[in-house]
Amino acid sequence: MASTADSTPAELTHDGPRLRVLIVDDHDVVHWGLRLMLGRQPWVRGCLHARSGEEAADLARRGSPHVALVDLFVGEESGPEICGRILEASPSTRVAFISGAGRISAAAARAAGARGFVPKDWPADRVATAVRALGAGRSVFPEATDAPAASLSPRERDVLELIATGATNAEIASSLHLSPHTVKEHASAVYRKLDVRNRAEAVQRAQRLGLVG
Amino acid sequence: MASTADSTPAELTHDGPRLRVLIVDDHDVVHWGLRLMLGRQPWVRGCLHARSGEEAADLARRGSPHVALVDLFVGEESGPEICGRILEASPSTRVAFISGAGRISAAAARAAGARGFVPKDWPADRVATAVRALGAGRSVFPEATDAPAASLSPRERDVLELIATGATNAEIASSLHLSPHTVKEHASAVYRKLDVRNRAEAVQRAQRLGLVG
DNA sequence: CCGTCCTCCCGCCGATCGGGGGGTGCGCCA
DNA sequence: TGGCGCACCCCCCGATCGGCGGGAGGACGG
Repeated sequence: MASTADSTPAELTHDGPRLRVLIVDDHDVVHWGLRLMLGRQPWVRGCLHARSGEEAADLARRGSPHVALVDLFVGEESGPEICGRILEASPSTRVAFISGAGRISAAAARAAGARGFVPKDWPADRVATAVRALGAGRSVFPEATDAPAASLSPRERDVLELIATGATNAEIASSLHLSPHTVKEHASAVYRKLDVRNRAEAVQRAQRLGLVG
Repeated sequence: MASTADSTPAELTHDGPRLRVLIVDDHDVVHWGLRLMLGRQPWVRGCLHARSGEEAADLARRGSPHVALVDLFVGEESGPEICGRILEASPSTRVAFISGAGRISAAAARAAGARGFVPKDWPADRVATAVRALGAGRSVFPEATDAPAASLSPRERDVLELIATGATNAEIASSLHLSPHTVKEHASAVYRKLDVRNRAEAVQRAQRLGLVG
């Protein structure tokens, strides 16, 4: 299991330079909120802000921020996608995802190259601690970010996403170029892993976990 | 259709006293964000902040804020519920709901006594304009806040909520003390009104619209 | 007063679901 | 080399879904 922000509380050493933080979110509220939360911390030097993946990559390249907080859904772009662009532009940046409703599995976040996940409902001090921990090189994942979601295979995710659109198994099959029977197997696997009984409940759970948009 | 914030742009007159604003949200990011957005406005006098319905009612009673921005989901409590408590404590307060993912129909918001709805993805200036408009006594509803959701009858909502839990029609029937056939009729009505084909898509849509938690 | 909407009940039917069984081939890792 | 998870295919079957037809009473407003 991942190390958590709480594992090393507030007594973090001043590990060198003050942190430059990049915030990537298209919501003004979040932008201002994080800026206010972090700007007051003495160990933060500057808060950059990007409203798109394009902007984020650009700012990352020019600013080389120590830490980047990336929303899971920025307009049409996905968090992992943007994470990749940031790392391409500035490989040393520690990226963490941040989101309100949605969740992302620790495994999926790591696969995208991220070092953490910060739920938006965390209190200010916890967010600050998390950012500081990221700057210090530690990973920050809340407990239970893993859980059932992580175990879904790529194919199962595909099927789940289409199920959420109301597609029938036959439609999913032709859409993914599969046999209807295969679709049912993937669907059944999804139900088993998410511990639900049918499509409706699966969609409900998936949205809570942030598996579908 | 409701009057929109844009209908009267930035040239709002200084209509008397500077506004006291109450923010009800359990997310720190939102709290700080709104505070920063609004605190810079010359026509705002103070930002109160509550993390629960209890606290909100208390602050409303003692502070009589001109405007209250209430999250749709504050912990276990619902926005409309909290709205009622605020209005009870301070009838002159103009309450608007604010939420990220979820939506609430203009009709439902009005039924709860609210005067507006502010999506969290609005830019700072738009939020500011909305709050100012609320303070001036106007309603603020974005277009398409109405739409299909408003037309759902109470019974249809009941059925929809249970559908989202993965319950079968038979289970819903016994749970609501109805005939399975009646449940199917309500379900069909839900599908028709939400313009979806089946349960899975209905759950997806319902969660996007904020009809189910 | 009549129309409209909501709520509730009945029968019928084809399409779909979800689970059961069987199997193949792939790559990874020990 | 064998195990294991993944992806894919086939069979069958009962339960469930979603829409079709019908009718009933009550509330509310023009």
